[in-house]
Formats: sequence, structure tokens, C-alpha cells
Amino acid sequence: MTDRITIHWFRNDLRLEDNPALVAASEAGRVLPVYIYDTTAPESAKLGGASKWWLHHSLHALNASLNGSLLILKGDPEQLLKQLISDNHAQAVVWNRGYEPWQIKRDTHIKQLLKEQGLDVHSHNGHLLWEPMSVVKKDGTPYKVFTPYYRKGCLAQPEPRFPLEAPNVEYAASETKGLTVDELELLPTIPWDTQIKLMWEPGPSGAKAKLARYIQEASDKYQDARNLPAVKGTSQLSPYLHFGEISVNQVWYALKDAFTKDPDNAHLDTFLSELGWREFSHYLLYHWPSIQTDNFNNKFDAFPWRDDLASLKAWQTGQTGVPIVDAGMRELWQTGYMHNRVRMIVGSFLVKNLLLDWRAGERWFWDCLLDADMAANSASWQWVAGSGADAAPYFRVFNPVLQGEKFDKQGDYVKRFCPELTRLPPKYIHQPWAAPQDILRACQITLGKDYPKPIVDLKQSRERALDAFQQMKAVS
DNA sequence: TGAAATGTTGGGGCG
DNA sequence: ACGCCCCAACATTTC
Repeated sequence: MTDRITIHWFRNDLRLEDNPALVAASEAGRVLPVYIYDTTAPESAKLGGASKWWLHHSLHALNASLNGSLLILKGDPEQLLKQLISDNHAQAVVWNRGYEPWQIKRDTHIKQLLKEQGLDVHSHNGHLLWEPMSVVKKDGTPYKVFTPYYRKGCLAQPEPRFPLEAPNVEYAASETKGLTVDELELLPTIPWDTQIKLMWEPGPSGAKAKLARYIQEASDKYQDARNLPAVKGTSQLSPYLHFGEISVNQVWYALKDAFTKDPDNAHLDTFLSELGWREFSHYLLYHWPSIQTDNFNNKFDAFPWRDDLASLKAWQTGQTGVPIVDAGMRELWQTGYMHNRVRMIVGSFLVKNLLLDWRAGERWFWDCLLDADMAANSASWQWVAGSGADAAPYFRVFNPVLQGEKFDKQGDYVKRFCPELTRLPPKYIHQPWAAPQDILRACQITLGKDYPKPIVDLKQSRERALDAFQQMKAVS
């Protein structure tokens, strides 16, 4: 029994605490921990630049917590696992499940193959509160609307797993030679990560710090900071949850605990339902695997998206001439993150004011976000575009000026990322094009030179979007 | 987790 | 004192 070796295949569960597969492995004997950088992933699932940066640091943190015994491999998981098993005479393989369509296909195949070879193979739920396959309506079909999904489908079920302690593991030394984290070459060759390095600490300890800070601040309930991009009112846990450096169960129970002590704290309640949205997007991707590329609502197949590279480029680089949009896009580029409120504003702007396909936004976010997550990214873009399940109606067009005035009253957020607008008074900070010439001159701003003129007229482009929507409805 | 257009109400100025 | 109008404030509808 003590000679038995179980391979724990680390994927997006880069933690030792509350790790069901690792617990199972540790109970069966010695454990060989391996991370495999999968080079066979399809193009649409290949990690973006920001995600790679995060993974690099997260693997370092994991390896350190394993006293350097993490085996790192790169290539085709099927081949590498087979080799690993034979080199080390392993009898079992465990992992925590993933839910992206290509992962499911890959894992199902590998599981079957290894079982045929006589191995003991088990997968576990380490990533979600309620797994997609266990939540269906009475008629057996999956939910398409969030509220009944969450209330009747999830909350009515038994409570999610209470977080597990980190197991006592006896790690086996590998006979297979692995790579160092650095040899995966995940870091950028040009140093675009200077700001990111200062802001983020990947790994479980960074996650715990974020969680503690959030609960502390949410408990000071005078603030309504969740919607204010200039304030750190959101938890910023998304990249940690994506890579599994903290489990959703750990976050869920930490919030529940805080909520018990402070039952009418609306922030905590809202945050719990945000976790519900995270579950919902995984659920949608599992039951409708094509949502990353295809409109969930196929009426949108007839939507007249424009083809306009110059506008797309202006959006990507934060040069649209609309301050809150540009601030958001620059925040993304510089920090690998964007405040949730601003994600909705820039998304609406791309899809409605610029009339560009949501898939262009999905791809850009995928490359730039540290928390890039196929489920959340696809479901959220379709939500913004109006083509998704339980989506925002297409005619709900955000006015970036009003959104700015509402959620960034003094323009602090805009000024942080658009320093060329620093001198503008709050009255014009969200619409410099409306400022009188003498004020612009006094602020040393020449529109079209120091800061772009808006690339679209907000009113006209809003009407154009509504017309396009009518046109689509007429076609179908 | 909208915005804009349209409708309704009621207080106050004023002849 | 009364009716009329204006318009802000709020509510409802439409996109």
C-alpha cells in the first residue's frame, strides 16, 4: 500500500487546500504531483499573454508550497501521462474536472484509455459549487434563465462541500525529468508586465489577502463601492478562482460566515449571487459547448455587424475619444484587469456604438485579461451583446457619458488612465468634446492631438444600433 | 447590471 | 379667489 503511487494531475486547481483530488490521492499512498502545459489545446483555448504571465507565477507559488517537488511537463498530456505512469510505476491518476468542451473531450479520452490499461482513474469536483450535469429542470432540460437556475436549481440542492484541509501528503520523487517553470517560457519577452507585477500576487496567499480585504471592506457598509471603478470595491478574486488558487467553496463559506455575523449586509448577499453567475456561465458552456463561437440566440446570426478594423483598433488601444471607454481599455492593457462596471460599458460600446461583433471583444479580452476564463468570457460577451441566455436586451444601450457621471463622478478613474485629461473639470471629464474652446485651451488640450475626437457620435450610433436590431428582427 | 421619450402630477407664479 | 400655464419631479412606456 505504501508503495502505491498516485499521480495528481494539477490543472486549474493550483492549491493544496480544499483540493478533493489531492485529498483522495494522499489517502491512497504516495503522490506524484504533475502540471502539464498542454500544447494540443485548440487555438481558441490557447492561453493569452496575460494568462500565461499569471500561470508562470502561480506555478512558482505551487512549486514552492510543494518544496520544489512539482513535476512540470509540456506537450501532449496523453503521451506524457503514459510515459509518467510507466517510468514511475504509478497505479492511479486523479484530477479535478474542467468544463471547457475540449477539456471534457480530452479528459474523457484519457480516462478511458488509462482505465483500459488497468489504472485506477478518478476525477473530482474541485472547481464549482454545483456541477452542470447535476442541475436540470424537472423535464430534464437545462435552465436558460439565471434566477430559476440559481434559486431552484442550485440553492435548493444540498449545501456545497465545506472546504477540505490541506492533506498530509507523502510526495514521491519522479523518475521522469521535468522542466523548470522558467523553461515553459510563459513570461513576455518585452517587459509589458511592470504594472501588473506591482499590483498582483498570484498564488493562494495573494488570494487569501484579497478575500480578507474584501470581507473587511464589505463589512464597512457605508460604502457602495462595488460599482465605482475608482475604488477597489470588487473582490479581485477572479484570476485566483480561474486558476484555482482559492476554491469557490472557500470563498462561499468565508462570505457565508461574514454574512451570518452581519445578516443585512447587502454587499455580501450580492457577492454570493455573483458566484452564482460564475456557476451559471460554466453551466451554459457545459450544456451549450458552442457558445464561445456561436450566438446562443441564433436570431443574431442575421445581425449586421460592421467590419471596421480602424474602430476595433481604436477600441483596443483606448483611443476612441470617449474617456470612460478609453480608461477601461487602457486599464485592461496596463494591468491585465478591468473593473466590472467598466467591462459592461466598454462591451456595450463595442457591440452597440461601434456595431462590431462581440467575438472581436471576446478575443481581445481573452488575450489581455489575467482572469480570462472561457466560460465567463463567452457568457458575459453574449450577455452584453444581447445574444446570450438570459442576456441584457440588445436595446439596452449604455450611454458612456451618463455611466461616467454616475459611477465616476469626479473623473478620478478616467484621470488615472487618461492623464492627458487631468486638468479637465468634472463637468467635462466624461465628454471633452462638449467643453468650450476656452476651457480646453486653459486645460492645454487640443482634441485630435492630445486626446482623440470621439470616433462615433453617441446619439447617432445608438440609433444606428437600434436600427440594426430592427433589421435583424425583420430578417428572422 | 439603461436611456430616452412620453405621460402624469402638483406646486407656484401670475393675470 | 380662481383658472391657466409652466415646468420640475416622478412614473410609465418604448426602444
